[in-house]
Amino acid sequence: MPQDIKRERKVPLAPLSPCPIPDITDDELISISVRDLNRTLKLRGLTRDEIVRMKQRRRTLKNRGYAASCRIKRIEQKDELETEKTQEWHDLEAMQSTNERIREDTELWMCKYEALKKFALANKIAIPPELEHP
Amino acid sequence: MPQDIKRERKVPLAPLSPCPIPDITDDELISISVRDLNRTLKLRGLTRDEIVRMKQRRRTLKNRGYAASCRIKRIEQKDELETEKTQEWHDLEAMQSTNERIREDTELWMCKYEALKKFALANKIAIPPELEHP
DNA sequence: GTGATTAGTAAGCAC
DNA sequence: GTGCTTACTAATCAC
Repeated sequence: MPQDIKRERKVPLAPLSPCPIPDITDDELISISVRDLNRTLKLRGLTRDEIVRMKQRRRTLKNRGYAASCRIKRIEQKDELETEKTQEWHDLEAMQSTNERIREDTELWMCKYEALKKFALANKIAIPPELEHP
Repeated sequence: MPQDIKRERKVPLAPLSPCPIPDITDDELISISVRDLNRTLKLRGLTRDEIVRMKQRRRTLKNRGYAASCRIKRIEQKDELETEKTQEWHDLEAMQSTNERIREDTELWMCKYEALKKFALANKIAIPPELEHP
């Protein structure tokens, strides 16, 4: 799935509705405050229609950014999930090891107990019942 | 995040390039084979331009479907990841319990062993060193 | 109005 | 040509 590649745009974006103020870049258009934008538009004597177009252009440019961060967020969340899954898998493996170790410990103490009992039996030493089956 | 809601389209889709053959539904247009489509178009004597428009309409409708299944696939994969994570979490909890149980087992055998040793000491029974520190 | 999300469109790529 | 994926647009929702 070699689909995680950033796709290059070989055909330029269809120009938005033509920008009535050529000396305002798109970056400026989205960063400027509504207040300042309105002042600038009035100052240049744009028609109502041109103003509407500028507002729409601003909205579209902003939407473009929102969509991009939405996509980024999505893949970040996916990465996060996968990382957590891997971590839990490691945790599981570690606990499996611990488990094995404790199991061996049990075995060890049981053997020691049995050895003592065997010794008692061999030497005919009676063990109190409550010590035999605790 | 109440954003998992199917969004309703209140504004109808902008009509694609007008369909020169009104009696072919969109569903038919995407299901029909290329071969049959070409035959039909020729039969009706469509102009080259109309044929291109029909082909494009078909492509667009298909793309609409592809995009939908792509989105569905994406959320399915996400659900899958989350399910697996939950499962691993349960596994981890289960192993934690097992762990605890085995730990108690170890404790039990150790106590039994110590009890025997204490009994030996109380009754002045000498234990061979190899049984004392195995 | 802003930011996020969704369905749809077009372009790109792999087959 | 088909199917999938991506960037983008417009619509919609919540705030």
